Amino acid sequence: MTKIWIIEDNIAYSHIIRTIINQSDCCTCEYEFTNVVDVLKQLSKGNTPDIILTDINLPGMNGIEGIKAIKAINKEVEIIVLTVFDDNEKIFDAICNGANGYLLKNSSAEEILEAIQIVVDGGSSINAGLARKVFSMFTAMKKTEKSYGITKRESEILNYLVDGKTVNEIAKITFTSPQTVQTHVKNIYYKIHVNTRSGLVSKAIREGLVTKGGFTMN
Amino acid sequence: MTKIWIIEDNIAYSHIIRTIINQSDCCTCEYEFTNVVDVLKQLSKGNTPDIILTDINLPGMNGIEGIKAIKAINKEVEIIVLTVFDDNEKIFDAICNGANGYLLKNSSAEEILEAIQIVVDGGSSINAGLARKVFSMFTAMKKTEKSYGITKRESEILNYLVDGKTVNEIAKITFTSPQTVQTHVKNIYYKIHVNTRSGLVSKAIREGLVTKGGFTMN
DNA sequence: TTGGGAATACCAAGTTCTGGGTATATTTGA
DNA sequence: TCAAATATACCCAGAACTTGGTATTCCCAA
Repeated sequence: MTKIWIIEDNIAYSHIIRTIINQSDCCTCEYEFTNVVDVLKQLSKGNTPDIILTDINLPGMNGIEGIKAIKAINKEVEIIVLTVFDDNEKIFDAICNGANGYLLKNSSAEEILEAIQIVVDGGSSINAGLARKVFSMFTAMKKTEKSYGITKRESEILNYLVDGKTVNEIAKITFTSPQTVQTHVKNIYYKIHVNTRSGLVSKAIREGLVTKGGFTMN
Repeated sequence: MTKIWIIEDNIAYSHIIRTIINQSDCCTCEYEFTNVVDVLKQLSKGNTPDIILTDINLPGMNGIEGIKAIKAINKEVEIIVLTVFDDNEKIFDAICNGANGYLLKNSSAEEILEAIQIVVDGGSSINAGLARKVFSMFTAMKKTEKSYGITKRESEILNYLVDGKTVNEIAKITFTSPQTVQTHVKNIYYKIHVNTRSGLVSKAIREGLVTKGGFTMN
């Protein structure tokens, strides 16, 4: 039997969910909480469920912060968010902090139980509409692919600059003279339209001009 | 009727998918392609489907590049990837380039038709296992949350520095003296362990020390 | 084969940064 | 309330950056 806890300050709704869970033949809900702090206390005592269903809008610590706090105590606990919010910000934050499911409160009993089953089976649960939003977040963060006509050598030097290296250091690394590096730097500035080192680094990282940019998938 | 095109260099598999689609009562598949270039030609002629099912490993231009090229011609076309690859890199690239569904080749006929229906209904299709991977990408890119004990004022100045502004410019903006800004900069350098402006900017952006970091959700 | 892009190298002046200080108000938390 | 943290401000010397030049060599594509 999958042990489930609920964090939900609307007692009536909380009871409904509990009933749905307890009427299923695979899950049990032993505890209902109205705030995150009480959950943290229980977890600290070593008491632990398999899955926590949590609201986001909660008195005191909100659900997003709650995910972080809960995972800090026990990162094995799977968390499914159950909320009315469907904005990108909330979805993004919940997933970033380690949620493994995101349900809207208009979900049916079947959908809720299905989401639980998915998470038990090692998957992540999100409906097609919310998935569309998640997908669009990825497209939004896509690199702009501007190249500004940076040459190979310039690109090499750009990478060193972004690392915080000085012109003299780069000259030593590339076995050329500081003047040469300086000329390349000058040309890079002209090409990407900046006139400070910091502006260069900022633009290079944000526009993905450097190989080791923002984040990488490994 | 939803018009579907298939891009798949394995003719036998392509035919199977076509049969599945044509046996359904909502979709038709009129064209099968074995490479992306032929698809681009058709699109350029103004001929257009509702959804394209595409493989990733294709002769010539691969499926990921294909998504980009297709969207460049007609961004209304929905694209579902149908592949054997389930690595983060491929999934990430496909979604970033605008795919609205990601199916593995071991999917059943029902799963394929369901994915198509989801996309037609304006959602995005991904199974629970792959969703888990997508979710983990978000957690992976999570900001490290190191603060280095940066104060409010320092943080404000840090933001200007990352914008490429000079000490003098910042002094004017914040209505303080350049010396004061310089002192703050000095303290920031000490706190986050850097000794060049570029190193500062690089670290600040990559570790999410600035508000407008990497990417934002709007 | 030849013109142009790319990489190399140097000069110089003015600006900005870096790191070493010192010092005083103001705010804030214990 | 009182010490600590924060924000303010200044000095200075050496290093690094920025911007304006000029010039040669190398390689590649037309």
